[in-house]
Amino acid sequence: MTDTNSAPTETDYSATLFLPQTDFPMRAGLPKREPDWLARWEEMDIYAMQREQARDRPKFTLHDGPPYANGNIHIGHALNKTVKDLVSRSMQMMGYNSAYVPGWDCHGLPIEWKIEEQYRAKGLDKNDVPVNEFRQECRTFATKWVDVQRQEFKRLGVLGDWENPYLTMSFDAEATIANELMKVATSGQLYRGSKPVMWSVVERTALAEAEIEYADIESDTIWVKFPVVRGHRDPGEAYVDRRPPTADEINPRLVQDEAFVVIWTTTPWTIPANRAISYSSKISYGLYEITLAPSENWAKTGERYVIADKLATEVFAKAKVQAFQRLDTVSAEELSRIVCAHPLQNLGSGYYFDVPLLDGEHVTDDAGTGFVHTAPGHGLDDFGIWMDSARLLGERGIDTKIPYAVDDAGYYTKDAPGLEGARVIDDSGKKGDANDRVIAALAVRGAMVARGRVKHSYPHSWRSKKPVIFRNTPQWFVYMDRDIAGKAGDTLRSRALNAIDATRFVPGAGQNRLRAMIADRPDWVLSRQRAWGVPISVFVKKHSNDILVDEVVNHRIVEAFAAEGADAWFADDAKERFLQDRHDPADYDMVRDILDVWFDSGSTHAFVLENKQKWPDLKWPASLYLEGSDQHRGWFHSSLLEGCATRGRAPYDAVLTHGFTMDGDGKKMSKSLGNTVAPQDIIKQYGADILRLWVASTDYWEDQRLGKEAIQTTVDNYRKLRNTLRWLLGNIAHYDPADAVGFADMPELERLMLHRLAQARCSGAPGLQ
RNA sequence: UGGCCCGUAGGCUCAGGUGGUUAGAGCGCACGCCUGAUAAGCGUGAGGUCGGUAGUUCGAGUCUACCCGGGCCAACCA
Repeated sequence: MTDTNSAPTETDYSATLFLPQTDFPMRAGLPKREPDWLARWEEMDIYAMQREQARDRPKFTLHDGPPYANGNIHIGHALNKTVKDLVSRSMQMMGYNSAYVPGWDCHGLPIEWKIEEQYRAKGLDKNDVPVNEFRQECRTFATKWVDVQRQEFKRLGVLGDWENPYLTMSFDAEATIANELMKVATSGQLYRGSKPVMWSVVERTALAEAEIEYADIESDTIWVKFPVVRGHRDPGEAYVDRRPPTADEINPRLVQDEAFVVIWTTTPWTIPANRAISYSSKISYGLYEITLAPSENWAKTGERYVIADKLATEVFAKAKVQAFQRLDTVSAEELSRIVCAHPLQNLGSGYYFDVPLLDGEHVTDDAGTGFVHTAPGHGLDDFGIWMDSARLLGERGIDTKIPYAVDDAGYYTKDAPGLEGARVIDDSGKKGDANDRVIAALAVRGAMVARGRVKHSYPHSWRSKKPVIFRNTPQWFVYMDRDIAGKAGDTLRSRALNAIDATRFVPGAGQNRLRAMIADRPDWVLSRQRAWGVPISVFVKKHSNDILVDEVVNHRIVEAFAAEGADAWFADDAKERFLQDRHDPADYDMVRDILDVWFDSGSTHAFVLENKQKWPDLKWPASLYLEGSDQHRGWFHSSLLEGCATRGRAPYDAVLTHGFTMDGDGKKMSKSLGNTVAPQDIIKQYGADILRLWVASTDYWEDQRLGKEAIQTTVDNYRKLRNTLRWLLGNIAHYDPADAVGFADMPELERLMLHRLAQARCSGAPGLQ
């Protein structure tokens, strides 16, 4: 037997066997081949084919939440869009007309910043450029990123109406958004109120928290005494009324003791705006008497101060007091009932009001006096406690209106009587004369205890590096608790809460989360002092807060926006153009603020789902909103309020949330930590299908981890899946229908397998709905 | 600080209705088999006391409280 003659005699068994046979390759080569597949599908226009094919089916509308058109997509976008694609395609396969119209959020601060940055690089200033020129640059910028992200999303394999997406900045969208706002205004839900914001005097602009940086600064500090008084005096009465309390007054002994409550502040200029003093029921306070002090001292022998026990020694040292004694304990309960006079009372014939004491969580006895001077227009804590107490204070006959004590240029207004024209900060960012004027006025009235200087961390503008102030400003709000159209109990809040109950949440916890937010939230602040957005397109009667309600004018505005975009509002002749023949332009002010971008995105249901010309395959309300869990505060929330305010219900039937993608160790991804995973890299190295398979195999209700290991696991799984398919294909290569075996003739084992397969199919499908 | 959510194999992804004997699966790993599905396929095995503590209970991964770790939201960031 030799090699040469053995081979021909061997039987070629391979010809007698049904060996697996297929040209389905074992290796996918996804990064190379995926682009070809996508190109082919695009050429076939599969999306249009689907619409055609599903024209008569019931509609399933997954309404796309718009990503912000700013920068490349990250893993969060990839996860979100992939899950949407899985849902949308599944519903199409399950017999619905599942159209998917992607969209983008285009207005807003981050894009403004980018353009401003470019300006600064060129030595330009935003304020020197006509607003519509600036807006045009923002528009161009957004357009560019819409195109980039569109390509990235398509590369992910997401099927949708990519040639006809929605944009919050398209003219028809801007027109609808403005129209939605005017609906809110017309139904009496819009009002002008006030709110303190971070304000840069140098730049004459409001700042977002992200635009603030902290730096050390040396400030004047003062200790000021507020006399405890009877309260409820008539204007013009004595500076300090200490007549004994009458029977119906609940004023305590501190009046007869002629006591003072002492506060400490690093911002003397906020004293004119003081409306309350905050204390803490967790701190122990005492009544102290000065037994020895220099004769010319601000703090005089015989005066009695209420101070936190822990800080008394320090305060008296600052006040150059030589000796003092503790007379008594002052309880929190007693503090809650007393009232002080304002230390500037009488200045400019003003400051005749009661200064109540409020129990505040933010008060500590680490520094100061244990009492916090509270100017609701000039501090976040101050504003918070004041608003929280507003109802009770109102019942006590105290006016809870917050004064506009400082104007946009940093000057005192008439709300700071006797000090008008003094300045907090000047144009170069330096301290103005306000502090000195206040201190002098306090000293004249004997209200000063001590003064000093302190170095501390203080907010500065990111851009100018100059100090900023917290300043009360007029803003536009939507009522949460006012009856709509005069129907008792039919408020925005009650509508929204009902709508939440009527909505299906997946997972269910989202319902509680959103309900808690709606139940607690204050009125919606709609106004922003910015340039890139849809204007609050209303007119206000001069010297009043009355909003012009005129359907003809509103119609003109909508028509103009639809034709020219919202830039029409900022054109030179806009006021005359919209009011002509109807109202005297001289009688009205035009609101120059723009809308919160959340109102834009909250209105997408109006300009997308209801636009039958552009997207006939969509329906209102949406079947589903599907976003990350952060959107409880964002898009789910704003869409809910907008829908309830204008249509009485949520614009969606169901809400599905997914978690966030963490790094391989379960830590959040961030550029600064360098632990981000870019979807572009995965696609380049492994292919979009690996990313999609990872998304499909993860439990997206919760946060997911994505690291090297998770990717490798997915690659391995993909290979197994692929080989299983290859084996199946190989095995049916020789299949001849004539050989088919009837179900009844199958062996029991085979029947069991087919039964199991059918079961698996049934159990999978409902899970998607 | 507050609201909501999450925490089960020495690596990863997850099962574990109304509390009940030795807590399951896949991937990975180790060892072995096969060599006409072969940059494949098959088998066997090791590995966890369930984030921590304290309770309730005859009995808790499963209930309660507190704590620790992580996440989302609490801002004119989206």
